[in-house]
Amino acid sequence: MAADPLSRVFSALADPTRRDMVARLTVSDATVNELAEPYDVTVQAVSKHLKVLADAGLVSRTRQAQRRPAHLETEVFDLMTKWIERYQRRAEERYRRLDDVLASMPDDVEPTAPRQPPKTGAGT
Amino acid sequence: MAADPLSRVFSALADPTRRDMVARLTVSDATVNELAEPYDVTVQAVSKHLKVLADAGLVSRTRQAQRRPAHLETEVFDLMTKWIERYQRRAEERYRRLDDVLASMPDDVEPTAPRQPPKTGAGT
DNA sequence: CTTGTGTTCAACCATAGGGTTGAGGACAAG
DNA sequence: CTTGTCCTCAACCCTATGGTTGAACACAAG
Repeated sequence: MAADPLSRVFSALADPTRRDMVARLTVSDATVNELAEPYDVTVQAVSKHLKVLADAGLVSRTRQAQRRPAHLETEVFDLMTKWIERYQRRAEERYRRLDDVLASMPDDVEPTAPRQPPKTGAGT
Repeated sequence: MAADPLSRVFSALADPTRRDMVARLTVSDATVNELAEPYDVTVQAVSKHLKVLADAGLVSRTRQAQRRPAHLETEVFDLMTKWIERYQRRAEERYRRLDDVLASMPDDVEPTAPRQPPKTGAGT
């Protein structure tokens, strides 16, 4: 349903059950029934979860007779990792710089807020 | 609302607007109004988003007169990174091993599925 | 064909989420 | 105190989501 892939992946992993399923799928592929066993929800619910994971690109489904084993895909992990690391790095770098900035900053200068409170009716 | 921290963080980042806010906060702290400017939603909506990010531990709020600048926190990133890397590593390792396993595996042995379809009424 | 197993589809229910509008609280400045 | 700015709270709407049950589809096997 969600448009962008990143949202789908994050959203898929926002559920503890789904995260646990992913964790278990790192051990081995598994069918819906196998996956459903530990949880106290219906098989249909697990099937839905699996669909969410599949839509997010986290798992692929194959066919073995009546069974549809789920297999974990690792590509999408990179998507998240890259996003996270990118901004984590930027944030931490900024954090490091902050000391310098603060050290050379008099009180009447505020670099982060170029928009000081004007008199009134400050348009644009 | 979500119990565990990991769910909260993933859930918080499952929204494109919130991810964009995080991205912008890596550049500099910002107030609600500043954050709201680029989006065509109300300030209240952005305030809610900010609350979600704060509840997830991704941002902290400070007080500057009437303003409540948001500051990005980097700790929580580690939480995600660790989870992701852990299972990504396990998945990729398993992927590498798979070749070996398949090579030494006759058709009638299936290590991943100890529960072959029994006659009928397979209890437990 | 009939039965049985594994899985999904469809309809439905309850709750959470993102959005809105409107009111109100916290401060700064007249 | 009154006004104005920044922000949040509350109520409400609508859709998404996770769960259920019941039916149906896909195969395997009698």
